[in-house]
Amino acid sequence: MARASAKTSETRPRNADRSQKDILDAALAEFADYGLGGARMDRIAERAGVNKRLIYYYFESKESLFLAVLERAYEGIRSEEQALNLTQVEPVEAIRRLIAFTWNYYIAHPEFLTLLNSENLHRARHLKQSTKISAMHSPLVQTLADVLERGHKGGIFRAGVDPVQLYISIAGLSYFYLGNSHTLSTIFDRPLLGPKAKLERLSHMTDLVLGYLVRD
Amino acid sequence: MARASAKTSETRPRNADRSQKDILDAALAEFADYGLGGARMDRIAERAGVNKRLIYYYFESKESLFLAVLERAYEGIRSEEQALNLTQVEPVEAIRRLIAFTWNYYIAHPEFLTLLNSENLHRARHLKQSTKISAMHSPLVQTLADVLERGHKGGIFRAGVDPVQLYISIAGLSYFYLGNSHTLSTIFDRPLLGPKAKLERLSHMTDLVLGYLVRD
Amino acid sequence: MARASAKTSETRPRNADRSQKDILDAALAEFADYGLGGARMDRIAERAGVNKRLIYYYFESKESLFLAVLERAYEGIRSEEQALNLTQVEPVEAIRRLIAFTWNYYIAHPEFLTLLNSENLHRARHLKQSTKISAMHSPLVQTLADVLERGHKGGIFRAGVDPVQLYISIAGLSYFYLGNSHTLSTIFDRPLLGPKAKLERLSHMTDLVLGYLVRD
Amino acid sequence: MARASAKTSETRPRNADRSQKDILDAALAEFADYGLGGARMDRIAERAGVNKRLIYYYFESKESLFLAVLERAYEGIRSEEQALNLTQVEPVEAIRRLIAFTWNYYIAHPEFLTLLNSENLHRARHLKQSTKISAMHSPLVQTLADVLERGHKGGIFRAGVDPVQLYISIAGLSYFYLGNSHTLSTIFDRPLLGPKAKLERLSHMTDLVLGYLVRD
DNA sequence: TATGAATGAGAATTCATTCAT
DNA sequence: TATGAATGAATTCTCATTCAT
Repeated sequence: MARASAKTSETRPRNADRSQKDILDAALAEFADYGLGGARMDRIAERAGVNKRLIYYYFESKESLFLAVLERAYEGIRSEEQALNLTQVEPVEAIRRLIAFTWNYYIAHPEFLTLLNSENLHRARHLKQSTKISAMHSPLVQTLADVLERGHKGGIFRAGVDPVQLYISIAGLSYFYLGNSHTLSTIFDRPLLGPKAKLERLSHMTDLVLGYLVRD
Repeated sequence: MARASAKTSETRPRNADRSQKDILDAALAEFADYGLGGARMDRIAERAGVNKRLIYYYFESKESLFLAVLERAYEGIRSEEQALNLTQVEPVEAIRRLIAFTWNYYIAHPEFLTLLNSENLHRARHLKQSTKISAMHSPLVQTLADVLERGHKGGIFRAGVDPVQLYISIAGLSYFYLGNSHTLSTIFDRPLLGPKAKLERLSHMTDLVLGYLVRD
Repeated sequence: MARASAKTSETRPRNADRSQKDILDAALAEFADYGLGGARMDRIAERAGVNKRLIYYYFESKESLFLAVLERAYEGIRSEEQALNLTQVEPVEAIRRLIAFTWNYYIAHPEFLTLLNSENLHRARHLKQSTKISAMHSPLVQTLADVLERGHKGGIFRAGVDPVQLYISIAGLSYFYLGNSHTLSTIFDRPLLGPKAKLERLSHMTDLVLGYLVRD
Repeated sequence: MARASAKTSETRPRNADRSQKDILDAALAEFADYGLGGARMDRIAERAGVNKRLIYYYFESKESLFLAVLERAYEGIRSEEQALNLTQVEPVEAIRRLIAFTWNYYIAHPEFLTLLNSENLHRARHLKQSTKISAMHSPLVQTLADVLERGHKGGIFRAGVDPVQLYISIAGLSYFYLGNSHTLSTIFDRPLLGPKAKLERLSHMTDLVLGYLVRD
C-alpha cells in the first residue's frame, strides 16, 4: 500500500529487478485475493506502484504473469521444506515436523492455497507449460521416501507406504481445512481458525498420520 | 446466431419449474467449468436453452444464481449421504462406507469440488447468506458422532475423536487428491486418475483413517 | 403501497374502472418520481397492484399511458381553478386568489411540476397528440381576461396586460421556485421549503404581481 | 459502422485536455437533448468522436459526467453574469440588464434549462455532491444586494427586497416561459418563440419587475 | 526503462413489450 | 378481465491490451 517508492517517479529510478519483484508481489496478492479470473491488471499495477504498461513489458500477458507467480510460490514452499533437513532427524520426528511445517506454511501463506485453487480450476493449464516445476519436486519425494524407509527399517513404521500418497494426505489434511475454512465454518457453524481450534487440528492431523504409520 | 428460440418455440413450453431446473443445471456446469468469475451468463442461457433474460426473471443476479446452485449441490451430497444409513451398520463398516462414498461422490460430481473452490475463493460470501445451509449439516455430524460412540463403546475405536474433525479429514483426503489432481499430477509427474491409481488412493485413505481410529 | 385490494386476486374482482384508476394513480407517482425515461412499467404494475400485462390492455404503451396521466393532471388543476369563481370576486382579490391557489396547488401536487418538466424535456411530444388539451385552457384565459378588464375599467389595474402573459408569469414565479427548489437551495445554500420561507415567497410573489398591476 | 477511429486516427491525437473538453461538449448536448435518463453513453462517445471507453477513463460514470457538465454549465452563466458589471451602472439599468441577460442567456443556451430540469427531477442529487457550487453563487447575491441597496438609498426602489427572492423571480419568469414553451404553446395554442412574442415577453417581464421595484 | 492516452470486444443487467392461457 | 412466462434489443460499464512518446 503505502510504498514510498511508488509515489514519485524520482524514487523509482531505473531498476529492472526491483520493478519485476514489485510486480510479482503485487500480482501474488491480487491473484490470491480474486483468483485468476477476478484479478485486474489495473489493480496489480497500482499495487506494484508501476505503470500498467510495464507489466506487459516484463511479463507477456496476464496468463504468463500468473505462471511466473505460481512458479515463485512453489519455489518458496519447496525451498523452506528443504531447509527442514528431514533426512537428519529420526523418522517419527521427521513426520511430525513435516505435518507441522505444512500446516504452518499454509497458515502463513494463504495466498499459496488460493493460487493452487485457481490453477486447478484451470486444470493446471499454466503449470503444464512450466519446465522447471517437476524437477522442483523430486527432492521432496526422495526425502519422504528416505524417512519412510528409515522408519520401516527401524521397525517403527508400517511397510509399503507410498511417499507421494502420504505427502498428498498430509498436505490435503491441512489444505482442505484451511483452504475451505470459510465454507466449513459456515456449514458446521463453528469457528475453525481460533487459536484453540488450530491447536486441535494440528494435534488431530498428527495423531491421524502417526496412528496410521506407527506399528505397534 | 444460435438463438434458442430459433430452434423451435415448442421446445420451451411455458413451464416454470422446468425452466428453472434447466437454468440451474446449466449454471452448475458453467460454474464448474469456469468458476464464478469466469462463468458467462450468455453461455448459461445457451446451455439451458432459455433466453438470457429469463435467468434474471427467476434468479436475481449471477451471484444469487450461484448461491442457488451451491445450495442445490450441498443438498445433493447430503441427501445421498443420508441414504447410506450409517447408523445401521457396524462402526468399522460405517467408516469404510463413508470414505468410499465421499471418494466416489467427488469422482462422480467433480463440479461439486470446483464449486466449493470458487466459493472459498470468495470467502463463502454467498453461503453465508444462506439460511438453510447450517441445518442441512447437523444430521451428518450427528450420524458420525453416533458411529464414533458405538465404535468406542464396543471397544473398537479410540476415544475422544471429534466427529467434525474426522469428517473434515475424510473429506480433505479425497478432496485434495481429486480437486488438485491437475497440479498434483503435473508436479509429481505421475498419473493420478487411472483406475489403478484410484484404487490405491481409496485403499490408502481407508488404511489411514482406520489405522488411526481402530485401537489394538 | 399497502393497498389491500392489491394483495389477493379475490379482492381484485373484475372491475375495469377501478383497475384503470389504480394504474393511472400508480403511473402518476412513478412518472413524478423518475420522469418518463426513468419510470418503469414493472414498478407501475407493482404500485397499482395489477399485472403488468393489464397496463398494456388498457393503455397501449408507456407513452400513451404518459399522455393519459398528463391529461388527467391538467384536468385536475384546471377544474380546481374553475372552482375559484374568480369572475365573481373583485379584481385585486381575484389576482391574490389565483396566485395563492397556484402556489398551494403546486405545493400539494409536486407531481404536476415533475410531469410538466418531463413533457417539456420531450418537447410536448405527447401533449401535441392530445385533442382536448387546448379546449381545456380557454376558460382560464377567458377568466383572467375578464378579471383584468374589470380591474382596468375600475381604474385599479394598468392597461394593456396580456392575460396569457400574466398567467405564465404567475405560474412561473411559483413553478421555478418550487420545481427547482432542490437546485436552488443547494446553490444558494439556504432552505426554501420551511414554513417561514414559504410564507415569504407567497408574499413576495403577490407584492410583485400586484405592484405591477395596480396603478397608483 | 461509423466508428470514430475509422475516420482517421490522426484527428484524435494524444491530447488529454482536448479529449476531455470534447467529451464534456458532447455530453452537454446529449443531456440537454434527452435528459440524464435518456442520454446514451454511446451517443456521447460518437458525438465527441472518442472511444466510449475514454469517457470512463476520464469521468468515472455517467452520473459523475453529468455533474461535471452541470458544474461547467453553472460556471458559464455565472461568469458571463459577472461580466455585466452590474455594480457599476445605475440601479434601474442594472435590473434591466440582468433581466435581459438572463432572458437572452436562456435563449442562447437552452441546454442550460434542460440540464436544470433534469437535475431537479433527480432532486439535485448530483449538485449536492459538488463542493464548488455554493461558492460560485455568493458573488451573484452580493451584486444584486448592492444594486437593491443603491436603488433604495437613492429613493428609487422600494425597501426590504430580498436579493435571493428577486433573483429567483427574475430567473423564474424567463425560465418557465422558455423551458416550458413547448407545453405552453400547446395548451394556449399560441406561438411563444416568434420574434414578436419574444420582444413582448421581455418587455412584460421588465415591466413586471420594475413596476414592483420602483416606488412612485 | 517508463508512462499517460486510447481502444475493441465483451461483460452483466435492464426494459418495454408480447405470448399463451 | 386478468396473469405468469418469455424475449430481443439495448445500456452501462469493464477489461486486457496497445499506441505514441
